[in-house]
Amino acid sequence: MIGADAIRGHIDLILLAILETRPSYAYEISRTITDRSRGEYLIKQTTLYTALKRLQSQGQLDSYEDVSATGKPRTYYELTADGLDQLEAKRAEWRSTRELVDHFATGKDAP
Amino acid sequence: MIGADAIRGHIDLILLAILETRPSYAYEISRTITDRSRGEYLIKQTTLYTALKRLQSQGQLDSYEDVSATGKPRTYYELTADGLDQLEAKRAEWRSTRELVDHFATGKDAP
DNA sequence: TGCCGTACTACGTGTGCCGTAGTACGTTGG
DNA sequence: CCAACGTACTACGGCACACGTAGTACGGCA
Repeated sequence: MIGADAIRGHIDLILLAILETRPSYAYEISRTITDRSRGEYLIKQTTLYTALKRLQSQGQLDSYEDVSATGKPRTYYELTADGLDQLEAKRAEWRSTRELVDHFATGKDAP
Repeated sequence: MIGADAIRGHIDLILLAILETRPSYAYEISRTITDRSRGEYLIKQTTLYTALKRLQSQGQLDSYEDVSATGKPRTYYELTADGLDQLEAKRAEWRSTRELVDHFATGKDAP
């Protein structure tokens, strides 16, 4: 099970990456995360909705309403151009972070 | 440059891993992190001292004073048995986190 | 009709990393 | 001799973010 502190700071990256392939809505995103992490990370609704709104307020996501299958209106989110830029930036930062933590975690010696 | 949010939750792992090889003190640890991250992550003094005290209060670290080279007393920290256990647990959690974020960040498909 | 799944909102909390600031002491150089 | 610098540490406050808990609302289905 992956804890909140471990994932903190990487949620934006995960959301942006999921939305890179196609627009989606909160509930589906939540399912996607649960499924693809094989149940190892269960994002909370509050966390998810808060993050989506934050990303939208920062101009990284756009949203639109769409009444679909269930007959209930859903808020779909999609990447903006800026969001795509941020996604690439976050991917790069993630690679640095991963390298750094791996470096220490595995006890390798200096470069 | 690695931001605070990206590293958050992984600092304990880094500190414990550094102290696994041998006891050390705050200033040296700070130098170690700066050096080994090639300047990509500069841990703040407050962050470091706070983290060390937290880990000590949780019984993962012991400390002892030692007057050395500079003539000033230093607080050395060393791993406890519990700290070693926690280190292993955090390594495992890190591997899970890394796998999860990599999975989404690289846009691979479901297992 | 009452429960389940979907879809979303509101409000408060705690942790942890950071910003800023200050103390204190020993060595070194001009 | 004293001023600057590096070392070693403390204090206090701020804030973002993930979370806990709770509640609303509506459609389908048995």
